[in-house]
Amino acid sequence: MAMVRVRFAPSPTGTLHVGSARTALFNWLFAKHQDGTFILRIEDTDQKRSDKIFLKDITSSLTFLGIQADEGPYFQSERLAVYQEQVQRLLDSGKAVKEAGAVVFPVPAEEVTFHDLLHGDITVDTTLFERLVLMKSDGLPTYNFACVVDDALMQISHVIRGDDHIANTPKQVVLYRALGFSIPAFAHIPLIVGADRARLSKRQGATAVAEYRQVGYLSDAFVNYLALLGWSPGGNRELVSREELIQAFDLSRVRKTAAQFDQQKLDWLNSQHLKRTSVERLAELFAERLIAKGWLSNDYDRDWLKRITQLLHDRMRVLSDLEEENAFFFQDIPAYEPEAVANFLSGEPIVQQLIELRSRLGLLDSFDTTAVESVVRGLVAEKSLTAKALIHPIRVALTGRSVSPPLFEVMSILGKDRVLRRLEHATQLTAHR
RNA sequence: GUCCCCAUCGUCUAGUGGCAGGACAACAGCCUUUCGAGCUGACAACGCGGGUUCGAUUCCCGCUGGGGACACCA
Repeated sequence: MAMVRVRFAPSPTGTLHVGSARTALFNWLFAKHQDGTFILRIEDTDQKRSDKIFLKDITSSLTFLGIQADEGPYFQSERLAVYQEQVQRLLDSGKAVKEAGAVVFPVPAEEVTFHDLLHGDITVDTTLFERLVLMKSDGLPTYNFACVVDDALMQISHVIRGDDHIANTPKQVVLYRALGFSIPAFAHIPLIVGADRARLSKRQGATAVAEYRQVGYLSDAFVNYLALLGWSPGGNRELVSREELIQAFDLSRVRKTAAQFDQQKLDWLNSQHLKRTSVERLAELFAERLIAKGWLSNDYDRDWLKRITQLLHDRMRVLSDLEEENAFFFQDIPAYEPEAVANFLSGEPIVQQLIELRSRLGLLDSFDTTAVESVVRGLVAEKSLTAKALIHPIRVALTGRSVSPPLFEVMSILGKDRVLRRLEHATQLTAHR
C-alpha cells in the first residue's frame, strides 16, 4: 500500500484560526490513522503580509493541540530555487511565457475534471481563468504554482483542505499536467461557519486557537470538539479521546455541509473532559494560571490548592472559571458584588448573626468542614432560622458573591483567620448600610 | 453577475428504498445551602415541486435557500 503523506500548509499572515486548526486536525488524524506522514509547510510567499509573530502563534497553537509534524516545517521562502527550476521547464517548453516582469501560464481552453474523495467528480471549464500567474514580479511564486510544485515534490498523497479551495483545484490540476506530475487525491472538507452561517469571523467571538487556550479549554476537549465538526465516529459517541479519534477517523464519514461553531457544546465537552482530568493534573494547570497571574507564589501550598481543585473539579466549564468565579480564594478581602450585598447582607439581625457566628467560629480548634458546618447549623437551630437564611449571608460575606462552591468546604479551605477577618469586614459593610 | 459546492430538530450529528436515533442548548420538574453541578421528563427535523417505485428523508431532475470562489493574497 502506498504511503500516506499529507500536509498542513498555513500562511503566516494571521493567527491560527479555528477553521485552519480543524483542517490541520483532519489531516493529522488521517495520517495517524494509517501510520502516514504529516508534513508542515509554511506558505510565506506573501512578503508583505507574512510575519514571524504569526508563525510563532501557529506553531504554538499546533503544539497546544498536540498536532506535531513528522516532517518540516518547510518554508516556501527558502525554496525559490525549486520554483525557478520548475518554471524554467515550462518556459523552455513554451507552456509559460514572460509578461511584464512575471511569468504567466496561458491556460488552454478545456474541461478539467478531477476527483474529490468527498464530492466525487468535479468538472470546470478552464476558460473561466484563461491565464495563471506563476511567478510574481517580485520574483516569488504565486500560491497555486508553489502549492503544486511542493505537493508534487514532497510526494503528497492526499490534499485535504477547506472546500473554499475547490475553485483552485482545477487551476492546480492544469499545472500538474503541464509539469508532468502525478495528481494527488483531493478531499475538500466543509468550512466552519459562525452563528450567521457566514465564514467564522471575529465579530462572533474568538477565532484564534490561542484565545481558546487562554480561556482555558483543554487540548483534548478542543480537539474532540473540532473533530465533531463535520465528522462523527458513529455509534452515538461524542466524548472521544485523542487515541479513539485516531482509531476511528475516516474521510468517508466526513460530512459535506458547513458546520456551525457552537461554543455551548464546546463548553459542555470541556466540562466533561475536565471531570475526567485527575485532580493532580488539574491542580498543576491551576497553578500555572495562578502563578502567571501573580496570585500564587512558586512555593505555594500544594495541599491547599489541591483542596480547591477537588472542590471545583466537577463544576467548571473552562479553566478561567477559576479566576473569574473563584478569585475570592486568592484574595485577602474579596470584591463584593453590590447586588449580592444588597440582597443578603442588609438588616440588623444579619449583623448580629454574623457577629455571633464569628465569635463561635473563633473558639474552634479544628476548622475542618464538619466542624464549621456544625457551628453554622447549631446557630441556625438556636435562632430558629432556616439554613438558607444564614447560609446565603455567610456566602456573600466570605466570597462577595451569591454563587459559590459548597459553603462549608469554602470556609474550611479559607481557614479560620481569613473567615474571621472577612466576617468582621462584612459586618462593618452591613452596619454602614 | 459567472462558475462551483451544499441541504435531517435552534445547533452538532446518526441513519435507511419500509416507525427518523443520539448529543448540546432552551423548557419543565426533582434534589440541594447558592450555582454554571447532578438526576428526570417533555418539546423539537428529513426546504419545495416533479419523477422512478407497491413504497422516497434516502435514487434522478428542477426550484428555492445558504455558502464559497472569481488577485502578480494564500
